[in-house]
Amino acid sequence: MSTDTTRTAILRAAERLYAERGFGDVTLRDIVAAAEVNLAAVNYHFGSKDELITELFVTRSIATNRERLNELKAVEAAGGGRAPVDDVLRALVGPTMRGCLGPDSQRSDAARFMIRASIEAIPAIRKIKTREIDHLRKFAAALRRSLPGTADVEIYWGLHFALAMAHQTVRDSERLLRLSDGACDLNDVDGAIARVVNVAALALTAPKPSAAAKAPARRER
Amino acid sequence: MSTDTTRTAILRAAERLYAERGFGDVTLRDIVAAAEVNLAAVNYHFGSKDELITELFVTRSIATNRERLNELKAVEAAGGGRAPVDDVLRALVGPTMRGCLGPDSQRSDAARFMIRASIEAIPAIRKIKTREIDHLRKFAAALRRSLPGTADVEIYWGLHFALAMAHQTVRDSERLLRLSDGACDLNDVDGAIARVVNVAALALTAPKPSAAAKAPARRER
DNA sequence: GTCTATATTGCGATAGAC
DNA sequence: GTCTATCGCAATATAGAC
Repeated sequence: MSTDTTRTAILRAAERLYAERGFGDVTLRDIVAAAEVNLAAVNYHFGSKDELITELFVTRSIATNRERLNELKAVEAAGGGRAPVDDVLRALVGPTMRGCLGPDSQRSDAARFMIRASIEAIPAIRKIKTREIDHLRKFAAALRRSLPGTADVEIYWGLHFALAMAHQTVRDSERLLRLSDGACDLNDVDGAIARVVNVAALALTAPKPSAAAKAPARRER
Repeated sequence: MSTDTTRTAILRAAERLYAERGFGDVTLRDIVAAAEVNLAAVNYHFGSKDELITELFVTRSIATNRERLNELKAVEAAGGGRAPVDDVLRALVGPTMRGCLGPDSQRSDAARFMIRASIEAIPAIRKIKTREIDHLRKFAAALRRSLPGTADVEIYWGLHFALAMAHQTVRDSERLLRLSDGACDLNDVDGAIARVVNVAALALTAPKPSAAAKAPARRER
């Protein structure tokens, strides 16, 4: 365990730098400088830059998914196997949003790293994304229990929109902040989560407009 | 005009490749190979890789904003200066979504390029983003006319969520497609736009939960 | 396990002939 | 304007001493 200090220092430094600046802009030299270890140590411990990124991603992905499922399990147990829609959605978007917007810096690095990973297309990561689909199916199933009678398509769109709003909120909070001149308070993490959950729940429960209204005559340009 | 063929070929090839693979993974050598021009031509016509990207971004940014504003102007004129919320939102998200999901490949390259540009942090682009804020203020103003009495903060969050959903839908349509086993039809562009517009409109018009409901007691982990 | 030193590759950019 | 050839640099990765 004592010789893991170098390895751990590399992982922590890499996660922080990748979260801040993305994969393309961070070199192994940047990482070893931040971790105060030798350049060769990275290849010794991880084999290559891509394998380092993959290890980070897999570790964090498992942790995030577990956190989400724990919350889901808790709210479903509290409701006798059927949780309110809001609680299911909060279990989905809460961990990431609290991680990115909250004060804990190491959680923040981890969450922001995951956002980067979901955006920048590292080949190894694309493969792992299949697991994310399976993970989301568990939330689809929970929503089916919460909303019996709702079409599956609506549930998928609801999950999609919930993740879209959560993701964008943590990824580009600056635009919202500047647009609103600071009036939209992103330090209020629970408030932001509640907004995302509320809108996603509306998407899932509000009556749908008729099909005719979905494709209005397109205006000329 | 005839000597612009090289320049134009570079721009088109660069836009397509950047749209497909992102800025970091596409080299000037990739671009000149696709455009079937000489390597030195890029630096002759544009000065540097960053200036090439900037030129593409500025051009497309202006075009997208003009398209959005034209649609906004049309729907506001049709309503005597006050357009329905749905129409304002459709003017905002329609151009990008039609561009990315629609069949026209050149429009698709352009729209997907813009998505890339909004994600990957090229310094020159970050500067231009200030203009995007000003652009969004026009839509905030239109929504204020559509929804008198709605708090500004709600309008900003509504715009934020509308863009988030539109953006994610075109950026990661694959996840939704796989999650739904193809049941969520993204070839129905107008249907997808209607869904985004509908949910964003709900976010803007539905009554808000009380403040107490926004910060429920956090469950232990 | 950790270091120094280096091999190797590929990048953006440029000089200079045509 | 377009080409060939090449510079200078920074990247990942590795070999081999300790």
